[in-house]
Amino acid sequence: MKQSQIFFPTLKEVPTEAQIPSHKLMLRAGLVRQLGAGIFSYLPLGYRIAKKVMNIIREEMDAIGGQEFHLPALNPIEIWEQTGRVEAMGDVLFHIKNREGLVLAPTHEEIITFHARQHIHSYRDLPQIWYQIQTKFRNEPRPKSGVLRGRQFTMKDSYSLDATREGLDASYEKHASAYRNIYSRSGLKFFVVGASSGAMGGSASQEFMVESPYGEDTCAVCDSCGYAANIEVASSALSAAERIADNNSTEEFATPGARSINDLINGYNIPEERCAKSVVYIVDSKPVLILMRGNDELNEAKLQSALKAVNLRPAEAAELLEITGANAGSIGPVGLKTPALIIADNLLRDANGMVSGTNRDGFHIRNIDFNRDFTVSSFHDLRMARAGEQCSNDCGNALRVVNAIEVGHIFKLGTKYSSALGATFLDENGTENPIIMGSYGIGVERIIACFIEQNHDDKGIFWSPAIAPYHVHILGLNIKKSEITREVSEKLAQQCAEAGLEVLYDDRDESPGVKFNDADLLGLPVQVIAGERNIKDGKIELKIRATGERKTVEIDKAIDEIRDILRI
RNA sequence: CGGGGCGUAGCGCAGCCCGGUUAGCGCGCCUGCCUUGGGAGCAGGAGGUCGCGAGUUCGAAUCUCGCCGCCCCGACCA
Repeated sequence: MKQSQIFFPTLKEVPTEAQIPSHKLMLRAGLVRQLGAGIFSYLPLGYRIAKKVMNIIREEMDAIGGQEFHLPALNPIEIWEQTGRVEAMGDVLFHIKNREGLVLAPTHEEIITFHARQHIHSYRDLPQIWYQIQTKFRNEPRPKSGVLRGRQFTMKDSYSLDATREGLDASYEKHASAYRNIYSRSGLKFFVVGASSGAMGGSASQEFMVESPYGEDTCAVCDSCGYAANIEVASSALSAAERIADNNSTEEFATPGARSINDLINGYNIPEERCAKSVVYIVDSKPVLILMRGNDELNEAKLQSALKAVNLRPAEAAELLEITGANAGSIGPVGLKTPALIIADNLLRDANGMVSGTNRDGFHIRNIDFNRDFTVSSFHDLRMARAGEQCSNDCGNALRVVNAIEVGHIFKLGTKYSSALGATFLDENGTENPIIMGSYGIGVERIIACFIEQNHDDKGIFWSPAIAPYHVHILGLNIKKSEITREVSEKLAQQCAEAGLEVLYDDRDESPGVKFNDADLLGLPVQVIAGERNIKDGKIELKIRATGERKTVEIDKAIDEIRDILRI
């Protein structure tokens, strides 16, 4: 393809709206243009990349028996009402204004289930894997970070339909493996985390994550053994507070002005591990006092799952006083004004010699024995794992806590949607059962943006051959003046094409500097620099974009050399 | 939805406080000359509802009010 003939508007300056590298480079390299907040047009080169990513996804989905659908974006609202998701999605769901009863599909569980209900009636019809690669609409309250969080985006969604739990497990595993292939083939460095099952009510769920400072999720990762978990469920290897020999009876002491654990540590010379921090939450309308060791931070997601709670929030100041008899800073498990459920972090199991508030402002109490002085109704892992703590897999490595971008999510749904919509089948015994479903998503734009985040420098992108818009960039230098350069460039372009390589040939009447910079910006894997001074010696220069490595080779050997570099 | 910032040529910005020539600058664009291995040079030129609407004023890019849009932080994110 001749560059002079394609629409490829590069930008020397960065539009102000772009903040993160992928967004800046996608705009500068002429891949996308923004139409509104969270709304992007794909320009020809950007769309070529998207199509390559979608094709990788398609191949891997087909390989596990997936069947591609094309589903409507316009959905009757009734079906969404039947599953309760009009309310659940709230403002995120786009409603059509001038046509009653239509919404824009933010995902397609309902529609898939609808078709399953129409036609799947027997266990003999199962299993099925149905997928689509299409535009989804979500009225994000705050679109951000370029294409990473948009109001309209492309998603591969697949749904597994199974007759048995074992069948679901198998479908889920197929997806897990397909997803690994998809990200690996795309060239992404990723990791997989177990996710909290959240409000969807399903069972297992895993997220495919890409580490990035711009990610909205936080994960703990171990570089040694590969452990990775969403911070909501991450744990680390810390030993519990050991019992100490002195086990005197409890004793109040005055701690004027001490309101934090650090005040106790610094002002009263109490070791951090002998401090028990108390926090009070209102969990499903009931007060719960939670004890954490030292300065450990309570992890609300863990609390929620430990108590199987629906709603929880920290108690307000007035409630604290009402429940405990004291204000924040002097609260503790002993001598509560009102009885409350008391739970504690695992690290405090059997602890003694502990210091905590005594529910009287300005006083604390020492020598608390968790087995003697009050009743802990249960112990749980409730603490937020921290960077630097040891990996809980016994590998001895320090955990890192990183931000990450979710590029995929696989989820065992169960029968939520099939039950709600009456999608049932008859099993071998003639018994009617709801179809057991799984749901599996991949954000296409996120793969592209994450790839750029991981593969760029200050000059531009470097694509992997698998998703590059073209494989080879031939830069014909001064071809207007140098007939021989033009001839060699064109011949090479033709030979590349004949060899099955996708070529972009920069035949523009631009100065070499402009071509070099545009080529580095777009970042095709291999640049062929055709300049007269090498061509006179029968040679041509190749540059590998990612490494900057250059080699001068015989013109005749260029194609082989390029194929070798690309390994295709 | 709360807080902050911004909106002037295709892009990046100045001008606005303190109202007053013909609204500037850089890049890009067009024409010509020249140049050609890392975003050249010279000369000439085109391009503007100063986000929109009201108001104040002899006079508004500039002051006031309302609205819209975009970006960032927070809340939210099946």
